[in-house]
Amino acid sequence: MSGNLNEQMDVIRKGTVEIIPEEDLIRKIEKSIKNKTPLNIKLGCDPSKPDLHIGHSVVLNKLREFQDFGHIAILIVGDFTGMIGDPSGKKKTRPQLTFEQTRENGISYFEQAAHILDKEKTRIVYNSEWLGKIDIHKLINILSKFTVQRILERDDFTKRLKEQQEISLHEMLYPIMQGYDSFAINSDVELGGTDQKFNNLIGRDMQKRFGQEPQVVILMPLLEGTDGSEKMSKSLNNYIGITEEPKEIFGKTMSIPDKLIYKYFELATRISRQELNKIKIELNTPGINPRDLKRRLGFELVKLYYNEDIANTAVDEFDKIFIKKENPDNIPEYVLREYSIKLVNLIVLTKLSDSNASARRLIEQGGVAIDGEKIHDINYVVKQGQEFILKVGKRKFLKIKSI
RNA sequence: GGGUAGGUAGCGAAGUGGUUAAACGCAUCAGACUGUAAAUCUGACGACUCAGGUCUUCGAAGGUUCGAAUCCUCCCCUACCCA
Repeated sequence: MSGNLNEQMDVIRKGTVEIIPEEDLIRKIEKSIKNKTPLNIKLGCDPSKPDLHIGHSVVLNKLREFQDFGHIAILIVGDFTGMIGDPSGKKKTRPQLTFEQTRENGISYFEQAAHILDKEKTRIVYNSEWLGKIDIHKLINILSKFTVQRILERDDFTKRLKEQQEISLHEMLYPIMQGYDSFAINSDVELGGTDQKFNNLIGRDMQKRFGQEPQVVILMPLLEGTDGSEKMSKSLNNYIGITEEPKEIFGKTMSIPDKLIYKYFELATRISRQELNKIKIELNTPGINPRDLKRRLGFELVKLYYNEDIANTAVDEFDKIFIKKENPDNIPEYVLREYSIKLVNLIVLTKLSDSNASARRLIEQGGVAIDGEKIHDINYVVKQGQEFILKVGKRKFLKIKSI
């Protein structure tokens, strides 16, 4: 255990939306320091196979801060619900997972999360371990401690009820099951995004009902994606994945709207409070180019998931392509075996575009260049023996060699 | 079981017999500009193309018609109401 109460609270408070209730957290930390016993910090994980992105990292970073003070992270894979599936979900198809799949996904989650978390202080558990053992008597016993009114308080239930959309019975059990997880692992603190408030509070209730000291609920903001408005998610394709290529992480970071710069610094990087303050001041200083702060942000993110050298390379590469408009250093090569080929076909062949029509469109719109010369002729033919750099769109480069 | 409203391109949403490959918005892509893949503006946005056209698409299958996303039949699916 390390860090006194004030140090711990100071770090933990950073970036949170709500700590419910803060007094309990103080009490728990005091007790933990006194008894030299770590707290159990719970985080629920998606049982389907998520590619973790920096939206997920918000909560994981917070978890890491707890670990750095010596506390234990407990990742709960919701495999029980994953194996039941969710046939009623009309929009999101949630396929039923097999036992093996849930284990694989759990491991995948853990491996990805290990980019952020301290492996030594992380436990991964599957909620089927206890939920699978609950028989109907036990279930009824659990359910009897909650009321329909209480469950219907959840925002989306209230809304759907009002809009006369269906709510299937088992959906109402999800908060209950999640809450029971807290009891099962004796959770001291549960982390989650603000959208998890209701579910996490049920965990508190559950523990109280079963005579356990209730967990503290810590809510983190939801991070908007690169589009600047919607919550970051893979399905909206506005995400920055933590296992993506350095240049992708950097490039995507450069594409976020300026207004999100500070939020990303605060929630997605691990820079200190003092640095954060400096950044805030710089952002409000007229004459400062936000691009440079964004560049710094991209650098920090790549450094976090790779290392400083790679981060520097990513920055240089970006400058080269977008500011100096030069070609990048490492361009993949493609060896052309045809005697001659229409440029349109070459673009499709090399998968730089999915159809002839769109390749043609790109040429027409001036998005294709050979050795820096824009090609406008749709019928342009590449002949054998030519060697050149093909640029398609803003950032697809390919070195074409023919033999 | 009965009734009602629906199922249209990645999403949302128009369109109720004929220049409709299908308005519009979002997303996406390209161009210009810039301070970056920000913002803004412009354009493109089913596929194939010998560039003249051709082919496939409006839940599925049949049918009516010179002609259907649009009319008819049957089937599948979704939501709500009544029982």
